[in-house]
Amino acid sequence: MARTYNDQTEQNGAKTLSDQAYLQLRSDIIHGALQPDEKLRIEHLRGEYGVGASPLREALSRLTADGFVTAEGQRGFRVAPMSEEDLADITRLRILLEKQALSQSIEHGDDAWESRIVATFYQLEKVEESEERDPAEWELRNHDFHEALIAGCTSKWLRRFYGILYDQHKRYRNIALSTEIPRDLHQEHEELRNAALARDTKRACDAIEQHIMRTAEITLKVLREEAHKEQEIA
Amino acid sequence: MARTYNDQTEQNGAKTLSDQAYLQLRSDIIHGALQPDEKLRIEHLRGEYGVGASPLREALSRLTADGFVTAEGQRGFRVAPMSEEDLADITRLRILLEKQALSQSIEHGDDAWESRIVATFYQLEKVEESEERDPAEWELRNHDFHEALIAGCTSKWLRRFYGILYDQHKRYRNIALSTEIPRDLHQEHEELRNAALARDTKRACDAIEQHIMRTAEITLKVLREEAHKEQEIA
DNA sequence: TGCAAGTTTTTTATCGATATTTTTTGTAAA
DNA sequence: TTTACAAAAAATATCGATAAAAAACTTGCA
Repeated sequence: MARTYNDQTEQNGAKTLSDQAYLQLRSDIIHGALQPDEKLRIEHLRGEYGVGASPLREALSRLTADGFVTAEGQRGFRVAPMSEEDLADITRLRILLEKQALSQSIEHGDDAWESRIVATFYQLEKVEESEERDPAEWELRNHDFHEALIAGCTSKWLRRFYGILYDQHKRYRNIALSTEIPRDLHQEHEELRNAALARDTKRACDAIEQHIMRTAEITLKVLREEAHKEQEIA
Repeated sequence: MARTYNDQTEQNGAKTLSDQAYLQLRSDIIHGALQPDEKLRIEHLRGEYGVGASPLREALSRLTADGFVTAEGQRGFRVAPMSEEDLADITRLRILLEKQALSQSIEHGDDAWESRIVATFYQLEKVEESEERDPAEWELRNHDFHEALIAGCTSKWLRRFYGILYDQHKRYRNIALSTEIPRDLHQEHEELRNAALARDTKRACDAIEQHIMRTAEITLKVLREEAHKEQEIA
């Protein structure tokens, strides 16, 4: 017995190999380690992720439902492609959903909700005003802050869909972040925080729309520049 | 060789056994053949659906991502539970998304879009005014009509999420429909059709909101009556 | 009777092997 | 050179078997 069947080496919250593979693949797609449109060959992935074919196929099936992977008939899996239209689509819908979630949140939020916003904003502020501006750290803090804002939203389905769109957006943003563009998003975050704490729904919704739009625009710009550079090389 | 590996007996668009299992399970959950919260034992399902464990697990994984099935650690799969809160949640979000899809559709719809609305409305009208009022037939025509209304919407993500919510809603409605409550939804459909063809976004959105709310209310009422009856028996 | 520890049974998660389909490669004719 | 076809290679989808975990069932003891 060389090795126990399920050695508890999983650091994250993955209870099964299937979950582990799902989370890793998801992360690798979001962070660009797996390129858009890349073929995902089971036999190859087996080696990379150290799991068998069955858990891999399960993970890929789930990712297909999440829209991170495409599957075709008897022709296997691919990483979902990326496009300008897709980014625009995701952006528009994310704005709609985040506005809705934020409105509900402002309506139902209690003291704990307020505290969490203040706390996560503070942490985000620290990263945004620091010298190094570590993109990974920023992503984390940014996510925490946005999560705190909509924490008062009680709709399970809204949260589910929002989560998917946030991560889809993150995939696009990551590609842009890798080239690292510092920006003045801080004011927008501040306005967002203040509007939420003031329970001003209209103002908060405007702020979030503005904020997401701006982020998407920057991402789009970098995306185009990269596409341009690639063309020049070829 | 008793039987070829993949005999082309699939009537629907399922290219693999996995797809087949997915579609059948989905349908059985939506139509109530599989009860809410029911345990889904792989070994048992194997016999029912005539496929092996692997395609079944893949199908269940996808259904988990769709929210029709819940999965827990090493404790297998269950049909997703149903509750009044869940219905309310689905209803609210469906209204938001269908309004959005309808608006985009009205904006971009062309002649073909108009024709399809007229055609599907006509078919729906026939069922609604007929004597027998076959619920299955009505479901089909109702779906076609709603699909036609938002056919002009170009957002892939909006359509994806809307599709999920529509089917989730359908699951609740089916439970109510089995007891068969005839109603006067016809006027609402007519108003919806006219507003869409008149390209009156505001009016169409009001109509769709009204319509979905009413449907949900009726469903909720039947749901409560059924729950009440069950309590009396016990 | 109640209940706790150990044992059996059931069920789940996974792997390796196999049949099937798709893709690639090779070859000969137009 | 291109096209068409056939054979080989690769990859996919699936099944049966197996190890591990959870649930059900004893059985001994207060």
